Amino acid sequence: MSPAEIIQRRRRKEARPQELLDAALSLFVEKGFAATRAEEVAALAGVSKGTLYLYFPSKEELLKAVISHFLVARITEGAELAQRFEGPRAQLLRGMLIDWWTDLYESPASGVFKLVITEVRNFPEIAEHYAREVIEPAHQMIGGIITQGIARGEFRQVDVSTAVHSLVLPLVMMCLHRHSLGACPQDWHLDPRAFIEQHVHLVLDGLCAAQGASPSPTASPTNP
Amino acid sequence: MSPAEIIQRRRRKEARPQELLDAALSLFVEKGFAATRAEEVAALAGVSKGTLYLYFPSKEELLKAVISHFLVARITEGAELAQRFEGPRAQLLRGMLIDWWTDLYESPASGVFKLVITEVRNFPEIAEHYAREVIEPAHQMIGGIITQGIARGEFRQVDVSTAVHSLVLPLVMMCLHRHSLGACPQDWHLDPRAFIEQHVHLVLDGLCAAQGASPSPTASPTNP
Amino acid sequence: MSPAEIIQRRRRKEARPQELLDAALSLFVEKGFAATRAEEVAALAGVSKGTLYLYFPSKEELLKAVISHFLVARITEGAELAQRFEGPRAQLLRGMLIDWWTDLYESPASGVFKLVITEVRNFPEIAEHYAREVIEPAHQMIGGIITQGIARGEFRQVDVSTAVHSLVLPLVMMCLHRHSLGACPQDWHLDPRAFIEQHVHLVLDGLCAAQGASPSPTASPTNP
Amino acid sequence: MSPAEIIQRRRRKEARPQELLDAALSLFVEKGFAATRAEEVAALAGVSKGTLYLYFPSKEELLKAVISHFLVARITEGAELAQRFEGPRAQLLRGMLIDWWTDLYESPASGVFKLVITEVRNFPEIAEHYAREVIEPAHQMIGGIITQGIARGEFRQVDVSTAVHSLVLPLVMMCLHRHSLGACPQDWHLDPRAFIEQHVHLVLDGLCAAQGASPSPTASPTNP
DNA sequence: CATGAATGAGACTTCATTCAT
DNA sequence: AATGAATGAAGTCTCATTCAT
Repeated sequence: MSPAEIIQRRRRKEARPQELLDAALSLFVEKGFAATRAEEVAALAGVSKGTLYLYFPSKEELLKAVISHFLVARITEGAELAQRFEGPRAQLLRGMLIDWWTDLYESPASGVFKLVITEVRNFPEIAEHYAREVIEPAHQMIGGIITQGIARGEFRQVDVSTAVHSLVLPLVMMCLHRHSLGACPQDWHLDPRAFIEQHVHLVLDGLCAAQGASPSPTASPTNP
Repeated sequence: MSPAEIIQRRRRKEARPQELLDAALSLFVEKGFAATRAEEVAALAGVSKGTLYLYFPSKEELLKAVISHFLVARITEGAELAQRFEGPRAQLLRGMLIDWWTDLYESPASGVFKLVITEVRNFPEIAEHYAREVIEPAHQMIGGIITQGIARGEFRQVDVSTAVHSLVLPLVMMCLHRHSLGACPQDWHLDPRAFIEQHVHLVLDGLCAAQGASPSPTASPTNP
Repeated sequence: MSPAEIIQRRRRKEARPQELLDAALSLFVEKGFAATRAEEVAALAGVSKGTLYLYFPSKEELLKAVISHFLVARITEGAELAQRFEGPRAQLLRGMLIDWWTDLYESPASGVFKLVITEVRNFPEIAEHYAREVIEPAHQMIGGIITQGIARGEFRQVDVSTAVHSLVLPLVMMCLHRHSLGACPQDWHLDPRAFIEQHVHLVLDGLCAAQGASPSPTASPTNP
Repeated sequence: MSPAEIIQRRRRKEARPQELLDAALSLFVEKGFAATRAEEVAALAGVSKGTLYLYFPSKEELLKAVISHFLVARITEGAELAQRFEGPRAQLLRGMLIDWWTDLYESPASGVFKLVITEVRNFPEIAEHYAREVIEPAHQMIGGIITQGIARGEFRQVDVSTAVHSLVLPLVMMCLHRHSLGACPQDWHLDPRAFIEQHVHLVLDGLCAAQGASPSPTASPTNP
């Protein structure tokens, strides 16, 4: 047996879980967990049905592994990036939300949002994990930047949590859209990067505006 | 059979499709289409398995009927409401997005967003219908108000489509959240109405601000 | 719909569980539980795979039902028979073990012994049920007769439990044999009724013999 | 590789088949052939799945080897023992059935009875082999002793074949019991050696009794 | 010789749908 | 119109067996 062959074999064996996770992510996001057959996942990963079960004890465990796997690394990476930047908070926010998020949007990992939305109620263990490992740190990261901006006088004294959601939720929606309507042929394909940029600027305008120019919040046409 | 019973029976018979649609919406949103059994829908509607098939030719047609049914009426109702209001566009926007949307958020119809996100890729006919009957008119309605506001000098000259998305996508996300993580016990239950109000104000601040005070959009920490 | 058809349909539905139990007993005894496919059972009962699962929640539950079902009625029936008989205990024993047991031997119920022997260790719940519902009452019944016989002076003062086993175990073995080697073509088909009669007489001879004529139990050729 | 290691390895290699047979006997008897996985057998023998197939071409052949292997040596050994003994036939019988059988009962080989009962109908080749190599010689051996005893005037003129069965079948049942109900925790653990002794004495009492004291065989309570 | 990764036929079980009542 | 027993295609998972190392 040649060393090359050993390496070849060993590399395949070690690469299997990742290949299966990639295949599973792709199919679960496209068709949903229940509508994806285990054999399809195996086939997309280039192995047989049985091999899938050598690496994951059940389809459900595969789902949990997929959800655990793809976002965590990106989140910590983003948090480190934020830590290192010293300039104005508005500029940092723009960097995080535009560059870092655009990367995420374009990677398969963006499908995890759809997967979580779709499957949490069927697999409640997912909720806790996702809240702790993804939402919590991401919220801390963005919220921390805004809090710093307020402290430095860059931003108005807004409700931090709301501001985080206003900034981030449209971006999450973009990810969901990418893997639902956005994947349908007749879609009007809006440019994600352009939208992200403009959205971030629009909300930052709201954050930075020195004088709260908006009218009183209580008046409304249907509730006079 | 007394006349009262005849009326009772006739009324039930006429109400059947609605009861089945309600039951189907509830279960499809909670568990997903594929993971919901036809018999469960029938049971929740208080009829037997066979009866479901008297009113809908298949589970898939039931899904399509659910998606068609719940949002259309609300959209046209909202559009009429908007048409009648004469005051400032900012005030109208607030009214639409706060009162009208909060109603929607709290009704079971809000689950349709999750259903569409989840199922479009498996049933492409849904995409076309949803785009034409829901997204299009809703976007027209909000976009029209913003365009009027710009024309009247109330709003800055922003990209209308982006502004619509920035306003609406977080609200859609709230609906998705309500039927996914928000339905899990360990969730941190943020107050939807409060968030909606603050979000709309924040973005309107960005829209109304006379001078674009935000820094140059090209500088970013990771893309110097 | 004709009344006859209703009855026909209703009768079939009510008869299903029994038909399935009969089929399952036959196949489980012949091939063993693990080697019998659920679909075979259904086919032998004249229904489809799915129908089996309308009546039994799993193959394992079907096994338990089979074991519970077939012996209990016979045991109580035998106990009643014994209760009613007034004559000599030796004659009663002969009646029970020859007539009643020959019936059992020739019925499919005799297969349950093989099934229990084979499957108790895989399904421990079976053990308790079988011990309580079958062994216990049957042992009581035979043991009671012998005890009475000793009290009346018909039998020698032997160990009752051993006598019960000496009488009954060969008969159980006959049942096992019938469904194992006895079912193989090359078997030497000994006549079960003849053997049962002679065996019962032989052991009764041991029981009745007025004087213990057998040599001392401690001497043996390999253990001097 | 040191000479010691070579010897060690060679010894292991030669011992493999026996180790695999031991492991297979143990598991097949406990769980049944169909419910035992080949890998379990290998693991219990301390080798890998693949190694099993170096020594036995299939799981089925392993079963046949197990059944062939364990009883034959004991039978011939017993037959030789019987040949050498010169004393009274009753004493010889007691020796054979008590000492020799108790040994067998306590060894793993006793499980073969269960295995045969369980599997003959699925693997008919087993029947012929078992009848020729086990039943036939054992029956000859015990039957021969009884025939000699009758010839010598030690025993009454009974049906030899029945007497053999009456003596032996309870002992076989004891072996079956040991590996089925007897292995369940809630069992009433009767003492096998005590039972065997008493049973042999009881039946020998029937054999030796000078006068057939038992009542006429035709009268029975249910068949008057 | 020995290993254990890989395969794929096959078993159990579910569930959308039909149809006799 | 309503029911629910019956069906059988299809999906998940197991495991005997092979073969490259």
